[in-house]
Amino acid sequence: MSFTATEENYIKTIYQLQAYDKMVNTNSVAVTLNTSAASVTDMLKKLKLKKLLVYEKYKGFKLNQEGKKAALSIIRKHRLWETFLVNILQFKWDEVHEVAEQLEHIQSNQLINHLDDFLGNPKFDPHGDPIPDANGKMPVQEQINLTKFPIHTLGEISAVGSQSADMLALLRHKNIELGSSILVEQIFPFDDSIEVKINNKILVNISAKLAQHLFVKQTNYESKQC
Amino acid sequence: MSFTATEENYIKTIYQLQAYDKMVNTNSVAVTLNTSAASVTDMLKKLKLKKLLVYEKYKGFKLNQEGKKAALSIIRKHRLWETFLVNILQFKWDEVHEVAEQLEHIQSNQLINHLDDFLGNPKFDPHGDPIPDANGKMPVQEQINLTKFPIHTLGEISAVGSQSADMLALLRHKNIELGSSILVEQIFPFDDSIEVKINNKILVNISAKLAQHLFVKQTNYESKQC
DNA sequence: CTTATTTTTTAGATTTGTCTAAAATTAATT
DNA sequence: AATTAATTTTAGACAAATCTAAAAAATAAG
Repeated sequence: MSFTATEENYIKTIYQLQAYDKMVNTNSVAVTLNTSAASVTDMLKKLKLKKLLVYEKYKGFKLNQEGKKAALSIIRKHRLWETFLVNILQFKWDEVHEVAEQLEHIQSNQLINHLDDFLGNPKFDPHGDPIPDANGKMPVQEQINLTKFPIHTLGEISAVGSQSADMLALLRHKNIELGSSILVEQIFPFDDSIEVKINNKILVNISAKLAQHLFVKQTNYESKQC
Repeated sequence: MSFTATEENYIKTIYQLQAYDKMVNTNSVAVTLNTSAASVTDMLKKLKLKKLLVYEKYKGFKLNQEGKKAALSIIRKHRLWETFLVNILQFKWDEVHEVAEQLEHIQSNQLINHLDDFLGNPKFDPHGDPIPDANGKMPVQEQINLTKFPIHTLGEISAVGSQSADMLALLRHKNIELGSSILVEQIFPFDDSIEVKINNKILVNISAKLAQHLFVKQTNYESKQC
């Protein structure tokens, strides 16, 4: 079964919004896709007809097995392309999203599997997000990007996603190194900066840009979405 | 200025049909794109409105400077992607077209220029067709694929596009080698096979598949389309 | 437990690209 | 030159994806 680019965008958005298996509401999809609630309702009818989701009028909806499978295939493509753009074509992290949004809609299993092999079957994309395999299986995420790390949870720095001298200087200044324990105390929505406690002692503020390059390993935390 | 995928397909088709600067007719575009003449007329109005072509009702049409520039940009993308698919992702020559038709519509100058650099700024794609540079300049085509070589014209074998043992065995059997002179005597539309005279002596029949892998250098033959 | 508010759905319209069938124009043939 | 044939364009319709505005249902508030 194949889908239009628009259908795929809805499928991906619903998947991300339902997380485990929460019911999703019309408005949140409309806001995410920057469209009207009416358009979302129209598409829901279409996706229900294609048996991709559980949906009852006025009662919310969520993807079924078939829908999740479709979503994982799209996410796989998106993350493999992002990896290609950053690792091979030297894009910066913040430049890849728009292009990957286009590339993820190219229809060809052969293409995506060859790309996967060429990239060395990566398990995580440059943002640290797990890449589903050809069967839709997500690798267990041992480390997670600091921007997605839950608040008030103890973790430890497990990787830094850049080797730039400027970044390492900044980390040294903040007394952060591989293995440092980290605890998110507060998130400031204004600039997405994060206040964390390092090694259970010093409080430091981490900018959104820096946080994007830090990965944290957490204990007792199961991977989301299967 | 940017275009929809459909517009781009029309632009590319018209460019290929007008060759140097011949007038193109509605029906040939309809046949090439496998659509109706009425649809072509509709699109012509649209492209005229966008000032991409010279067009008078019932009198034929052709791309103007602006239209040709757009066409070359699409062809550049198509041929770079084909090069990527064959050289990097190990696609076979006959598997790339459909995927490249999709990839050529991705909108990002940064992407295509990075891809060009990554591939080493190739001048010709795996089919031997010239790749326009970022300014739309076509490299002069010294060699041309045998399938595109004019009939009753003397040339010489300048390259073979595959190193497969099976192919080299076949070439040896037919007494064809680099530097052999070649003259196309006849083309059989039924299976696209070609009858050629090698070294002005033996007549041999060359299958469409074999012809695709043979490149011929021609004297006194200017590159098409500028 | 009604009334007000928010959310969701329907109804009707619009745009893009397509189609078929009929009309208009050009080209070919007697 | 007049008629036939082929090509091209118009007219009207349709499907996909979208919108605005109004109606229907669910939720919240008094």
